[in-house]
Amino acid sequence: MAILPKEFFLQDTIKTAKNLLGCKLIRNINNEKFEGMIVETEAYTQDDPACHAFRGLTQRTAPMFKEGGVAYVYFIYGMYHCMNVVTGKENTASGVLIRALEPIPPLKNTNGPGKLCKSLQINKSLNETNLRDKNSGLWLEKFREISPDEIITTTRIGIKQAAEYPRRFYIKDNPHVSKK
DNA sequence: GATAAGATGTTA
DNA sequence: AACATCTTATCA
Repeated sequence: MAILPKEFFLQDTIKTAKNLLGCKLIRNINNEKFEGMIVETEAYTQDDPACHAFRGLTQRTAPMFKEGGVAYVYFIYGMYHCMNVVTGKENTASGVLIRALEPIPPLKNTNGPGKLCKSLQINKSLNETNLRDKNSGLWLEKFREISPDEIITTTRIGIKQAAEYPRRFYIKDNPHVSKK
Protein backbone atom coordinates (compact mmCIF):
# COMPACT_ATOMS: atom_id res chain seq x y z
CA MET A 1 0.00 0.00 0.00
CA ALA A 2 0.95 3.60 -0.45
CA ILE A 3 3.16 5.50 1.95
CA LEU A 4 1.26 8.38 3.53
CA PRO A 5 1.96 11.61 1.64
CA LYS A 6 3.25 14.80 3.20
CA GLU A 7 -0.15 16.53 3.03
CA PHE A 8 -1.58 13.84 5.31
CA PHE A 9 0.46 15.21 8.20
CA LEU A 10 -0.27 18.88 7.55
CA GLN A 11 -3.98 18.78 8.26
CA ASP A 12 -5.57 19.64 11.58
CA THR A 13 -3.97 17.50 14.30
CA ILE A 14 -7.25 16.13 15.63
CA LYS A 15 -8.29 15.19 12.13
CA THR A 16 -4.94 13.52 11.57
CA ALA A 17 -5.27 11.60 14.85
CA LYS A 18 -8.50 10.11 13.52
CA ASN A 19 -7.09 9.57 10.05
CA LEU A 20 -4.19 7.58 11.47
CA LEU A 21 -6.63 4.96 12.74
CA GLY A 22 -6.51 2.13 10.23
CA CYS A 23 -3.08 3.08 8.92
CA LYS A 24 -0.20 0.67 9.20
CA LEU A 25 2.99 1.36 11.14
CA ILE A 26 5.91 -0.59 9.74
CA ARG A 27 9.30 -1.19 11.29
CA ASN A 28 12.23 -2.67 9.42
CA ILE A 29 14.89 -4.22 11.64
CA ASN A 30 17.75 -5.84 9.73
CA ASN A 31 15.51 -6.45 6.75
CA GLU A 32 12.86 -8.09 8.86
CA LYS A 33 9.53 -6.29 8.79
CA PHE A 34 7.18 -5.88 11.75
CA GLU A 35 3.84 -4.23 11.19
CA GLY A 36 0.63 -3.36 12.95
CA MET A 37 -2.51 -1.36 12.28
CA ILE A 38 -3.02 1.74 14.40
CA VAL A 39 -6.17 1.31 16.51
CA GLU A 40 -5.74 4.01 19.19
CA THR A 41 -4.32 7.57 19.13
CA GLU A 42 -4.26 10.78 21.15
CA ALA A 43 -3.91 14.35 19.84
CA TYR A 44 -1.61 16.95 21.43
CA THR A 45 -1.43 20.55 20.26
CA GLN A 46 0.63 23.52 21.38
CA ASP A 47 -2.28 25.29 23.09
CA ASP A 48 -3.00 22.17 25.16
CA PRO A 49 -1.67 22.17 28.76
CA ALA A 50 -1.05 18.42 28.52
CA CYS A 51 1.22 18.82 25.51
CA HIS A 52 4.95 18.58 26.22
CA ALA A 53 5.47 21.64 24.02
CA PHE A 54 2.87 23.75 25.86
CA ARG A 55 5.63 25.66 27.67
CA GLY A 56 7.58 26.21 24.50
CA LEU A 57 10.59 24.91 22.69
CA THR A 58 13.03 22.78 24.66
CA GLN A 59 15.60 20.24 23.65
CA ARG A 60 13.14 17.43 24.30
CA THR A 61 10.20 18.94 22.43
CA ALA A 62 12.14 20.22 19.44
CA PRO A 63 10.92 17.42 17.12
CA MET A 64 7.31 18.50 17.68
CA PHE A 65 8.11 21.85 16.08
CA LYS A 66 9.26 20.25 12.86
CA GLU A 67 7.15 19.90 9.78
CA GLY A 68 4.64 17.03 10.05
CA GLY A 69 5.69 13.54 9.05
CA VAL A 70 8.54 12.83 11.44
CA ALA A 71 8.64 10.91 14.70
CA TYR A 72 8.84 12.35 18.22
CA VAL A 73 10.11 9.69 20.60
CA TYR A 74 10.48 10.35 24.31
CA PHE A 75 11.44 8.35 27.37
CA ILE A 76 8.94 8.12 30.23
CA TYR A 77 8.73 6.62 33.74
CA GLY A 78 12.31 5.48 33.60
CA MET A 79 11.41 2.44 31.49
CA TYR A 80 9.35 3.15 28.45
CA HIS A 81 9.46 5.03 25.22
CA CYS A 82 6.43 6.58 23.57
CA MET A 83 6.10 7.53 19.95
CA ASN A 84 4.28 10.45 18.38
CA VAL A 85 3.62 11.30 14.76
CA VAL A 86 4.49 14.98 14.38
CA THR A 87 1.82 17.01 12.58
CA GLY A 88 1.40 20.50 11.18
CA LYS A 89 3.66 23.07 9.62
CA GLU A 90 7.19 23.78 10.73
CA ASN A 91 7.27 25.83 13.96
CA THR A 92 3.90 24.61 15.11
CA ALA A 93 4.26 22.06 17.87
CA SER A 94 1.72 19.27 17.60
CA GLY A 95 1.64 15.52 17.32
CA VAL A 96 -0.34 12.34 17.67
CA LEU A 97 0.60 9.75 20.29
CA ILE A 98 0.35 6.22 18.93
CA ARG A 99 -1.26 4.29 21.79
CA ALA A 100 -2.02 0.87 20.36
CA LEU A 101 -1.64 -1.34 17.30
CA GLU A 102 -3.45 -4.39 16.07
CA PRO A 103 -0.44 -6.65 15.56
CA ILE A 104 0.19 -8.54 12.36
CA PRO A 105 2.15 -11.78 13.00
CA PRO A 106 4.77 -12.25 14.30
CA LEU A 107 4.35 -8.92 16.08
CA LYS A 108 2.65 -8.96 19.49
CA ASN A 109 2.22 -6.98 22.72
CA THR A 110 1.23 -3.69 21.15
CA ASN A 111 -1.82 -2.70 23.21
CA GLY A 112 -0.23 0.30 24.90
CA PRO A 113 2.16 3.12 23.98
CA GLY A 114 5.08 1.79 26.04
CA LYS A 115 4.50 -1.79 24.97
CA LEU A 116 4.32 -1.10 21.26
CA CYS A 117 7.58 0.85 21.36
CA LYS A 118 9.22 -2.04 23.18
CA SER A 119 7.90 -4.58 20.67
CA LEU A 120 8.92 -2.52 17.66
CA GLN A 121 12.25 -1.51 19.21
CA ILE A 122 11.42 2.17 18.94
CA ASN A 123 13.87 4.28 20.92
CA LYS A 124 15.46 7.69 20.72
CA SER A 125 17.63 6.67 17.82
CA LEU A 126 14.40 7.02 15.82
CA ASN A 127 13.63 10.49 17.16
CA GLU A 128 12.97 12.92 14.29
CA THR A 129 13.07 10.11 11.78
CA ASN A 130 11.17 10.66 8.54
CA LEU A 131 8.03 8.50 8.58
CA ARG A 132 7.65 8.73 4.81
CA ASP A 133 11.01 7.12 4.07
CA LYS A 134 11.35 3.33 4.11
CA ASN A 135 15.09 3.68 4.53
CA SER A 136 14.55 5.19 7.94
CA GLY A 137 13.33 1.82 9.21
CA LEU A 138 10.01 3.23 10.43
CA TRP A 139 7.22 4.43 8.20
CA LEU A 140 3.46 4.70 7.73
CA GLU A 141 1.19 3.35 5.04
CA LYS A 142 -2.46 3.59 4.22
CA PHE A 143 -4.09 0.28 5.13
CA ARG A 144 -7.79 0.19 5.99
CA GLU A 145 -10.56 2.72 5.62
CA ILE A 146 -12.22 3.53 8.95
CA SER A 147 -15.67 5.10 8.77
CA PRO A 148 -16.51 7.94 11.18
CA ASP A 149 -19.03 5.84 13.09
CA GLU A 150 -16.32 3.32 13.95
CA ILE A 151 -14.31 6.00 15.77
CA ILE A 152 -14.88 6.39 19.51
CA THR A 153 -13.76 9.62 21.17
CA THR A 154 -12.84 9.80 24.87
CA THR A 155 -10.61 11.70 27.27
CA ARG A 156 -6.91 10.88 27.29
CA ILE A 157 -5.16 8.40 29.54
CA GLY A 158 -2.49 9.02 32.16
CA ILE A 159 -2.56 12.83 32.26
CA LYS A 160 -3.70 15.32 34.90
CA GLN A 161 -3.49 18.51 32.86
CA ALA A 162 -6.43 19.11 30.52
CA ALA A 163 -7.82 15.74 31.53
CA GLU A 164 -11.25 16.73 30.24
CA TYR A 165 -10.15 17.26 26.62
CA PRO A 166 -11.82 14.67 24.34
CA ARG A 167 -8.75 13.90 22.30
CA ARG A 168 -8.34 10.15 22.47
CA PHE A 169 -9.60 8.13 19.53
CA TYR A 170 -9.89 4.42 18.97
CA ILE A 171 -11.54 1.92 16.68
CA LYS A 172 -14.82 0.68 18.09
CA ASP A 173 -14.82 -2.90 19.43
CA ASN A 174 -11.20 -3.46 18.50
CA PRO A 175 -9.67 -5.92 21.00
CA HIS A 176 -6.18 -4.44 20.74
CA VAL A 177 -6.98 -1.05 22.25
CA SER A 178 -5.03 -0.41 25.50
CA LYS A 179 -6.59 -1.63 28.72
CA LYS A 180 -8.33 0.64 31.16
C1' DG B 1 -13.10 -7.83 40.00
C1' DA B 2 -10.77 -3.41 42.10
C1' DT B 3 -7.02 -0.57 43.86
C1' DA B 4 -2.09 0.29 45.34
C1' DA B 5 2.60 0.19 44.96
C1' DG B 6 6.94 -0.27 42.79
C1' DA B 7 10.18 -0.23 38.99
C1' DT B 8 13.19 3.51 36.93
C1' DG B 9 15.62 7.85 34.47
C1' DT B 10 14.71 12.24 32.12
C1' DT B 11 12.94 16.64 32.33
C1' DA B 12 12.24 21.50 33.70
C1' DA C 1 8.88 16.44 41.97
C1' DA C 2 6.43 15.07 38.27
C1' DC C 3 5.95 12.12 34.52
C1' DA C 4 1.35 11.04 27.55
C1' DT C 5 3.39 3.51 31.61
C1' DC C 6 3.10 -1.13 32.90
C1' DT C 7 3.47 -5.23 35.97
C1' DT C 8 2.79 -7.41 40.15
C1' DA C 9 0.77 -7.87 44.59
C1' DT C 10 -3.00 -7.66 47.72
C1' DC C 11 -7.16 -7.36 48.76
C1' DA C 12 -12.47 -8.71 48.21
